[in-house]
Amino acid sequence: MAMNIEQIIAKFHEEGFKVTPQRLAICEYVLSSKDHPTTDMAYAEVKRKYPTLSLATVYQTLHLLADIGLLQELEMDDRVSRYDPNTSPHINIICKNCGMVEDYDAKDMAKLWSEIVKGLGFEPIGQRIDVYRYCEKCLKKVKIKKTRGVSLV
Amino acid sequence: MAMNIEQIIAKFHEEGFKVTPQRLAICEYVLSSKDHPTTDMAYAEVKRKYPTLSLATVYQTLHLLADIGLLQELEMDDRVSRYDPNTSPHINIICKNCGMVEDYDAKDMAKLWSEIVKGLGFEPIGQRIDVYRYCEKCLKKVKIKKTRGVSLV
DNA sequence: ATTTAAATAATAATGATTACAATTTAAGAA
DNA sequence: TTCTTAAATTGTAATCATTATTATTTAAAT
Ligand SMILES: [Mn+2]
Ligand SMILES: [Mn+2]
Ligand SMILES: [Zn+2]
Ligand SMILES: [Zn+2]
Repeated sequence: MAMNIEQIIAKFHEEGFKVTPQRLAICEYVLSSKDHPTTDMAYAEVKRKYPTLSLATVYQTLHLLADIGLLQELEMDDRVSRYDPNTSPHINIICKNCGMVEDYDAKDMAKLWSEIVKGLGFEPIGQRIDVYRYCEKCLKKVKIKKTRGVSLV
Repeated sequence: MAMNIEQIIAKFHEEGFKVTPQRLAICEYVLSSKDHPTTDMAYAEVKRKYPTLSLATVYQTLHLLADIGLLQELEMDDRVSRYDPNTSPHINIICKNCGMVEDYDAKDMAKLWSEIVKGLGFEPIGQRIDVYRYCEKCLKKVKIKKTRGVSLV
């Protein structure tokens, strides 16, 4: 995880939000996750430690974390959002069949991205860079019904 | 619009789909649009010419066009999808406050993108490149409540 | 220890999207 | 042209992730 628990607590304090066990548990899970979890995934996992946890709290907390810049929300094909603790410019490799997401950090991504952004005429407040494909597992299953393919040039 | 009506008809034929007046009217509107319309926008506009048009048909047709690669669906913050007839690698400049989307075609975008994609180890079936900001209109209104900002490096 | 504004939990409401079934129609065959 | 039929359209109901609401609990300041 990019931030340790003390840093997260400090961040909450400086943003003026209360530090609660629910928030810390959700942070601990989602900020260290590599699989771009959904709200339900976070709920299921954190509920094991906090059985009284409410789904509403998970929604609220993930939105809060997005608001303060610790998470990026990724709206997906199946309309179930996923949350990405990596908020820097990087590629999300996404399977168009099963929705699996993995990060890809090109070695000179920052440089190439700044090159692209250079001509915009303003300073972006964020970005989303997706590359779509069918993952190995889905390619084996063969039955890709809907392509949703888009031009590559 | 990238495609004229004859090309659209030919595309439907070669894909094995029927050519209907509803489909053609929806295509005519959405494939020439510059503002990344929603389903409702397409419905409202096309219904003026085809008063019997059903919203279900608009949903079905936009999905069909995405399936055959003539549109890209963009799932947005407000969970209302927008449709982009530009399926080539290009930047969508999106206002995080009002949701306005505009295209930005960097002059050497294709080159820079191929540079980025080079190291992936597979051939993508599509991509989505968003840059977020607050548009001029929203910046004037000042009251930006939720930032949802993400790291820029 | 008190106070209180904020957070949580439980649940209801929302609304874009999807599913469904009856009707219509595009398009190929006769 | 007329017939046939699978596909498309329509109108509406169902779905379900998300958001709103409200009573209760609690973090943290006094
Ligand atoms: Mn990512
Ligand atoms: Mn676009
Ligand atoms: Zn997959
Ligand atoms: Zn705006």
